[in-house]
Amino acid sequence: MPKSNKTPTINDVARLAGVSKKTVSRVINRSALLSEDTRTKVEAVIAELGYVPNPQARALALRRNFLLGLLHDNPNAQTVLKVQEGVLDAIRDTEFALVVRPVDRHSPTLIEDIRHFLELQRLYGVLILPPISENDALAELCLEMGCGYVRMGSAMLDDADHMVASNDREMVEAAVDHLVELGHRRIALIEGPKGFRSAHERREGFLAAMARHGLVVPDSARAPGTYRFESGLEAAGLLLDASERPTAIFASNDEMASGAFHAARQRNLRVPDDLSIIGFDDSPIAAHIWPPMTTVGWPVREMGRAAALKLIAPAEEVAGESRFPARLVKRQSVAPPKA
Amino acid sequence: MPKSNKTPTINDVARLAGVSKKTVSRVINRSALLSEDTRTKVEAVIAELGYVPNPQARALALRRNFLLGLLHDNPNAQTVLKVQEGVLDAIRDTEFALVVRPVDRHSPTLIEDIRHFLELQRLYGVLILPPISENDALAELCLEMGCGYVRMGSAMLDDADHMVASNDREMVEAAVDHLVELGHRRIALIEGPKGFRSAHERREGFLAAMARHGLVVPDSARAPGTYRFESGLEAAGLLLDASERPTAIFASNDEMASGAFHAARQRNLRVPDDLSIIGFDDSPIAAHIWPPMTTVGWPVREMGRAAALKLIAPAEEVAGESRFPARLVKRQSVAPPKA
DNA sequence: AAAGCTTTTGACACCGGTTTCCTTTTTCGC
DNA sequence: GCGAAAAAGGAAACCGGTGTCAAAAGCTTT
Repeated sequence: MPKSNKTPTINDVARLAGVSKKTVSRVINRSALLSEDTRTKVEAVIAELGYVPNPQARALALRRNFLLGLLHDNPNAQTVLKVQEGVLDAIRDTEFALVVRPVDRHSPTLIEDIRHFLELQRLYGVLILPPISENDALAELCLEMGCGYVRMGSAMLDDADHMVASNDREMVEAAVDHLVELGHRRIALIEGPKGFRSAHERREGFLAAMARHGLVVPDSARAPGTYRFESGLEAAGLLLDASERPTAIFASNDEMASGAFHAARQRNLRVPDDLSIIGFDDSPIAAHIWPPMTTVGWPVREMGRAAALKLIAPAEEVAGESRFPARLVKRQSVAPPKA
Repeated sequence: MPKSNKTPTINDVARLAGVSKKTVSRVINRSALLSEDTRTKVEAVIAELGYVPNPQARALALRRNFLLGLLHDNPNAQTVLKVQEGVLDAIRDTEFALVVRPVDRHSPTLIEDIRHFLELQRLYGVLILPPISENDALAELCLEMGCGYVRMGSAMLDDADHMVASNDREMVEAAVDHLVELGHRRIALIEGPKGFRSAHERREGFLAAMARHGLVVPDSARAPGTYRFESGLEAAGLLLDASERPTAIFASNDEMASGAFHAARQRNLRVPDDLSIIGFDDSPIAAHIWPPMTTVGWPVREMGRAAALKLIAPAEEVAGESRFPARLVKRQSVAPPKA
């Protein structure tokens, strides 16, 4: 019995099994060039000792570790967490682990901070969440540092090996179609912040659908927002106080949509009788607000899983998928317009 | 110039500076036994080469790595993310990184899964979030495996070195005091799930405060819940349909409180005019619901930071703190009872 | 100037794996 | 039954750091 109370090493296994380190290594790595006899013998010793290879030693010898990183600028807690779960789905039963790294996209030293982080941790690869996934300099940084990367976002900003995207544009079109089918004509838009690709996609989807239906969108039916609750409140206020009040509002995310709910309430407008509202994200707030909100949900978890697979198993079938369909989640904030 | 396009190693630095590896190592680790001359000389070479020590090699040599783990069973996305941010506050400018590991507390193999995880990753230490932080077997597992740990929770379940706790009980008492001061007498409680320490603490705080004010709590003024929205909706329904309707409800978390908002609305009761509601957690939903909810907020981020410091710098002053005060966040879901 | 300290530095083993390369054993064709 | 090829296994170097310990250098002291 080797010195007890210490975690066993490959040497202990080798000694006890009466073979060389290399042979044990072969067993661990399921090398084909091994007799069935030695394999079972070594495996028995491994089981008896409860031996688990030291990941640091492996990382050193292999010159690569088994750490995936998640870079994000908290777009929304639920989303970040779901992505984490998706990544965990992908790396379950592998030796990979997930390292998280929140960043501040407004920091002037963003790139340098991340460079430092990557140098320090030497990650196997990173997943980049929107909105910082839209930063091309970041992708270049990863390339330069030999660190794998996959971006998540609302449009294909990179080649399929490096991108997992939802189809925001189409889904917004579907949401608008839904409103038009119910009879809405004056549909207003609360936009997301300038410079966000997702905001851009959602606006373009909105405008395209409206044009397709031959509906004009006056300036008074478009209001800017920041993706935050307060901006939704304010923007909806503007829209609802306009001379030609809209019968429906599409908000570029749920938080702003919930601001719109409040703006309606302040004006004694009932949702959905007096005003229909559709949000985007299917965040918990959409289900918990009153009335429950119709919104567009995208498969965050599955996308996180696919992104991780692209990094760790590019050959896998799922890893080939880059575009993920969203779907309209119909609840109770939409009704036909009155009269 | 050493072979370019490869990241430089300690050997490259040593060769270029004309010193031994060990001396470079001393410079990196700020050893005191070094002449000023050599130090500056070596530092110059390090800067020139952009040398960064390989964390895997260090981990192997030191027989410990610089990875902190976060074990959680998603009590609430916002909380998990805030803890992550707090941990990041603590490890910023250190070589530590944070590995996340969501688990399923209902899995029959929970302990074995985590044992496997710890064996595989050999973390420096882990932070354990409620509710799984209440599992003593988990703490024992960490001890057994030589892995540092700090639990977060709502009561001191462990000694100060291993615990960071809020004071839920006191805060619920403060919330009840607030309601009583406004004139409420019939105050109902929506409880959290059995077996959750936080649910226990909040209930005890509630009952203690009521008793202190000489108010009885009939069975009809207590309803069980699961911390989920639907359970709050259902529980509040029970409470509001009782013969003696309460004028105020304390819900053991915000999600259930928001369910209570809906239950009130379904019965044409206005919040806060006909019914006051107080929640717990100060989650985003509390601010975004209508009317904005009065709730109890606890300093999640600071607690995450403190927990991480306990692991990585037990000597630090902050690391000594184990109890963190929550505070009552007054918004608009509370008013004096009518007549 | 030699002896005796203290400070600074380096040689070498080691952490626990993998890789390279070579030797030994087995298998198999003829 | 023999030689050759294939299969199995091992020795030693290596990955990039740190720890030990002794040597070298610098500085006093006598």
